[in-house]
Amino acid sequence: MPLPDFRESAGPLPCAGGKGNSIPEATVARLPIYHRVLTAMAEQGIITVSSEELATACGVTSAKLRKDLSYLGSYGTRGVGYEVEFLGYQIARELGLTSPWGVVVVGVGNLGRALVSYRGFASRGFRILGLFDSHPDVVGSTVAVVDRSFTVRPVEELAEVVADQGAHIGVITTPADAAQDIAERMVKAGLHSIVNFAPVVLNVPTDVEVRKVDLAVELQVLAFHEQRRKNPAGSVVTELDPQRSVSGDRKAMNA
Amino acid sequence: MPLPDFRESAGPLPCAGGKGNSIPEATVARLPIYHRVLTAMAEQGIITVSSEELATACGVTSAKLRKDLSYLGSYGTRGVGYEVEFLGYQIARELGLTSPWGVVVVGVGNLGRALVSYRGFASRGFRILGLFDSHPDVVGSTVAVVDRSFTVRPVEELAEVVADQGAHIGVITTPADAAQDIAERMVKAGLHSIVNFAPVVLNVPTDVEVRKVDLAVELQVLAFHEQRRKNPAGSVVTELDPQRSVSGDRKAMNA
DNA sequence: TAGATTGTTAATCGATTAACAATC
DNA sequence: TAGATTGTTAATCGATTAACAATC
Repeated sequence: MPLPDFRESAGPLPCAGGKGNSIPEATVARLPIYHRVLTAMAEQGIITVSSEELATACGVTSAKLRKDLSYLGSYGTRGVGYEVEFLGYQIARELGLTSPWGVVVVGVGNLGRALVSYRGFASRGFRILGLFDSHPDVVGSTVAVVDRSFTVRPVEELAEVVADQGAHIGVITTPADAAQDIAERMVKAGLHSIVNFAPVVLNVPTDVEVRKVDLAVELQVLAFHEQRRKNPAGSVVTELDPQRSVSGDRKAMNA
Repeated sequence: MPLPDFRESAGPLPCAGGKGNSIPEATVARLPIYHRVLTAMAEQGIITVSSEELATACGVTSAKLRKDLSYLGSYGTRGVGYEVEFLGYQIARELGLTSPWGVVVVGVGNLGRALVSYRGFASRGFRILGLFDSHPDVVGSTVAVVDRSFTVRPVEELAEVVADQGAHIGVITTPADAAQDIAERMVKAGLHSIVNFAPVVLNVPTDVEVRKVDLAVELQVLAFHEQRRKNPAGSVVTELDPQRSVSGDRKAMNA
């Protein structure tokens, strides 16, 4: 039974280098939210903010926020709060958003287009270096973004662009069945960081980090909660009816 | 300083009803992966799978997988493994994917279109009941999906569709500045579950659950890791150079 | 100084892991 | 029976929380 040996590089690398300077992954995952909200506040002209206010705006508790920020350093002022712009900059620096990262996007369907036209990318230090697709209908067409426009190139040119322009991050927005091939091309081209939007688990070498985004997970988690809201007991038919046999369940399965 | 009091309903509700039958959130978040991989295996004609094989295919450890599955019940056979189809069905049932959930999608840009045309939705028990937009250019246009096609309706008709067709879940794929208004309309229309793809934190009543999907977070987390890969010490200029003053940092900020 | 708010502590909670007894 | 693999245990690890001393 030759199972396809696909296996996602399990991931998150021991977050930082050494001892006490490592930032917990849970914190890293929240920093982008803080950063976005701080940016929005700065644009509104807000100068200072307390941990309580910022936490509320980010949908977390102030204790959690202060703990998170404490890993970055002491950027607040007791009795006063945080300077919005300054704190935003520190978070950006910590996340590595102050120097630009070259990004290549493979797969120019609706999702690829949605990503490319997302203003938040450019403003956060991500620079799209190329758009690729394997479908002849799409290759050669033009995708207009805010300030630029891209001509879609054939996937064959991926390695060339990565090498010549020094891309760092690959984004996969292809259908599921194309994703593994694209991942391999990205690895061969020398990329070590991949964001995978395709609904498959990718098999890559361990020195490559894949982050997976599943557009449907949250919907499914919500379905679970909706179901629990209606039937708080859970899947507990089993518990209430010990008579119900496994074979009974199999019938339901085929119904 | 009247900060907009936006605050995301902090969320995850004490996962299940009562005592021992609650499934950890971390487990719930992984069930969709297991489900998808099992579905793929079933399509390949695979009949049984061991926790080791399935775990590898899902990119988790077998210990974690078995622990996760143990919350659902005892669906494996010692010495043998799990029946692919049967286990897939049990997970689907647990997630609430066996009976259909009505979904309304507001915001018909590239992202909205990408979501609607995602085959995985229908096959997982999600039924799209309506597509909405507020932009007159888009309203009235037609979006073709695999087996159906939708006419985009004005947001004003949202409540009507939710009421008439019994929608359960709202999906927001609008630009950031429209999202809060849409969320309020959804709440008023009677929805309790919202998936928010817009890059803002929504303010909703506590009995409404918002799940946020941020297309840019993983990219930012990767940037952080890429940076650490290059400079394993971290943002440690601070630690190495106690001389560096905060004001120096402020200069860098404005550079 | 008095009031406010940070940064840190220590206790709690939940999630992960390895190992193995149960059992097919 | 012997070999294989589950389901569960207990130990470890990491994340959250509340409370408060430090300090603006």
